Amino acid sequence: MPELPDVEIFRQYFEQTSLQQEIINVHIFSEELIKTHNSKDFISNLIGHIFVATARYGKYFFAKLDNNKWMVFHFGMTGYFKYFKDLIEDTPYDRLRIDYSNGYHLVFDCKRKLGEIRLIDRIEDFILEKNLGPDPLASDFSYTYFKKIVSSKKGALKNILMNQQIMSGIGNIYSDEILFQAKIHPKAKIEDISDEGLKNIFETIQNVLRTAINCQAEPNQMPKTYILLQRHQQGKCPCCGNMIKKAKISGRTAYFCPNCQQE
DNA sequence: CCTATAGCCTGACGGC
DNA sequence: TGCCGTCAGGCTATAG
Repeated sequence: MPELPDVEIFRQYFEQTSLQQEIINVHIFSEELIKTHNSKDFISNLIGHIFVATARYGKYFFAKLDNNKWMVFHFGMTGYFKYFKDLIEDTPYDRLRIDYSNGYHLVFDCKRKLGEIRLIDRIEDFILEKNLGPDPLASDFSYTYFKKIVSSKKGALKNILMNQQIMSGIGNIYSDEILFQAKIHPKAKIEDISDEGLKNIFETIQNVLRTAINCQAEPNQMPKTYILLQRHQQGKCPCCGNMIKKAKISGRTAYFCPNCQQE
């Protein structure tokens, strides 16, 4: 599920719930998601400490501790946070639970276990290690920059958009939305796109991601002109009313309107 | 460099 | 109802 807009909403949620409270206990339910070498080390870096700040880069969320460590969350396909007071019982997909001194709990729920959690010292090093491309909502992500990183590339535009080493944060859903809003066929190749087209794509990327964040990344709050809600069998194009089609592109399902997004 | 595929893990859904 | 295949908004490793 979580792409850049979703992770940004998770960040805001964490920011509103989990800062400035002492961590009194940590429960690890799924050890395999904790990618920090030593889980004793992991826990001792948390207990007795507080979270003091948050950050996001692409689909990664970072929470800073008062010992200068950063806790990194990756949400995979099914990860999310839940913050609550009354702990009746742990539910089956709780992977990590943090207990705060105010009696509340923060749980990292991740059904399919494709998420990851770790502790790091510096975000910049982490980004370098993962070789992540720029975050398209970062303040220094200009059209000139975008054109530079993309002009040497070849192949399906959808793959370029989803490649985290080229740009960080866009996944299957939002790449489809960007292509739909820019009226480009999902199989279009980047080398066939004009300068004007690239400018349009650049602007559409930012526009779609910002709009999604403004809508709390909630599909039913998105503009009626978005194709996002039509990702199903009977889906109809919000623009022309034609039936939406599906296509496989490098193993992922792309939804598009064959009329508005001509090949 | 680019594409396609399988695999990780687990549930939801549709067809028979 | 039960079983089976397919699919799912993540990423990585591998082969061509």
